[in-house]
Amino acid sequence: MKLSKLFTKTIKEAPKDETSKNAQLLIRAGFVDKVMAGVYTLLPLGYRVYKKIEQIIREEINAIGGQEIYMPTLQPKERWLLTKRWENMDDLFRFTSHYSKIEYALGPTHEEIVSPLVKKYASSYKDLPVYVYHIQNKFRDEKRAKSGILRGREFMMKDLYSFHVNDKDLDDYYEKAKQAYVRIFERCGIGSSTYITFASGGSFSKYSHEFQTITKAGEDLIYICDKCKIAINKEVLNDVENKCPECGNKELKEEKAVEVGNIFKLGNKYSEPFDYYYTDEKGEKKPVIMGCYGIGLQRLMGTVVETLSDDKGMIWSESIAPFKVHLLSLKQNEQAEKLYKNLEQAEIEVLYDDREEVSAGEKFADADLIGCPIRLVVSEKTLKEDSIEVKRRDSDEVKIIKLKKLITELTL
RNA sequence: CGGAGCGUGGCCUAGUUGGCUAAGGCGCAUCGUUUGGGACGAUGAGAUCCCGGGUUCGAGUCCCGGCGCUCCGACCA
Repeated sequence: MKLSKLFTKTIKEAPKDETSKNAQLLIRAGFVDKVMAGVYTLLPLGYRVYKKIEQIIREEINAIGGQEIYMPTLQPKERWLLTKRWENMDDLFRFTSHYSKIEYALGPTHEEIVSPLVKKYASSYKDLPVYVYHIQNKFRDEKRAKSGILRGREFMMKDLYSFHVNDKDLDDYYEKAKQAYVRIFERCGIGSSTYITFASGGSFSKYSHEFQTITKAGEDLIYICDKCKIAINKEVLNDVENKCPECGNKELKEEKAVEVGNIFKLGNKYSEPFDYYYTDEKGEKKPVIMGCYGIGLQRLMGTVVETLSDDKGMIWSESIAPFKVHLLSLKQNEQAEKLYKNLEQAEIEVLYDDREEVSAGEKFADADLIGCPIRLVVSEKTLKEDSIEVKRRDSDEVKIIKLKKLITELTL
């Protein structure tokens, strides 16, 4: 991608109606654009990051047997009446068609769609378990959208639903999902600051598990056990008598954190309202046991920015960076162009700053702000040596290497 | 939903004891000079001063009502 062709551009000063770090950096760098409180457009650079995160999640959920589908946002009121959420769920968007007067919900989650769906196909113990998920647009009428893209009213979410013949089968899959989540956050670059956290479990199980990433931008308080590398959400701290439920450790460290993922045992809470039972080996009718597993994509992206950034801008890990390489030409477009083509041929993702009327300083500042992992500079100075300057965004070390060796160096 | 703050060209700000043609910076356009850390000069375009009502000879500025945005709190299957 050539920077001269990118329709967005960076801005020096963040709009004053954004104070969170994630929104300021993402807006300044041209990754997102705000439409209204809690609603953002993903721009080319931001959408590339989004898609990479999406793909990581897809791969990990597929690896535990998830089958990807796509369910609608527009949902009939009747389904929500059955689960009593039409009247009880505060952040459910409800609206009435102007001409038919029919009422609808905009889906904040999809138990009401997925339970009747799976019921149609899986009525025997032979058909179970079933694992289905989608990555889809959610609407939540948040009383207070906040913290940039961390808590929006419209956002993409990966929601996985599992259907089981009994608790044991759910428990086994729940553990698999937990490990898949660990891998997802690891691959997104926030593994070391993300903790499996005990949270309230609703009526079916004692606890659910949240994945909480430590950051000052977080709105939750968690208590970390350094021995077990797990944490306890403030809401259940009293239930566990202020100690680690795994090892009994009472030396817990309080931190602010943001919930990037959540896994939850639902039991028959959403199968029962839809009269979803299966027939077991003996021909007896048994309740279908469910689990659900969610990750908010924009929130995850925003959390990465909060966690991995400095005063100059964002610092993306290679796994989700918009581009692996940011190539700057300092008045050497002829040579840089060749290099750009070579890199693309080698299937290295490269953002090429080919802008001619832009000063060196501005190009450096933009590269730091956008935060691609590797910065390459082509200048008269480097070309004299048949070389190129290589600098990683997360390091101050500047290396000069021969042009011939560049591709090898980058594909290591 | 309670509390606080803010609302002036695309972005950041000044202007608020009411008073002339709403000022500056960034960005944008044209020209020239620059080019390794957000260059400089000149010229130019671009504004329902959030909206509605009111007070006044006169309102960006004062009053009333609304809307929007941010932050704190409450809430968050």
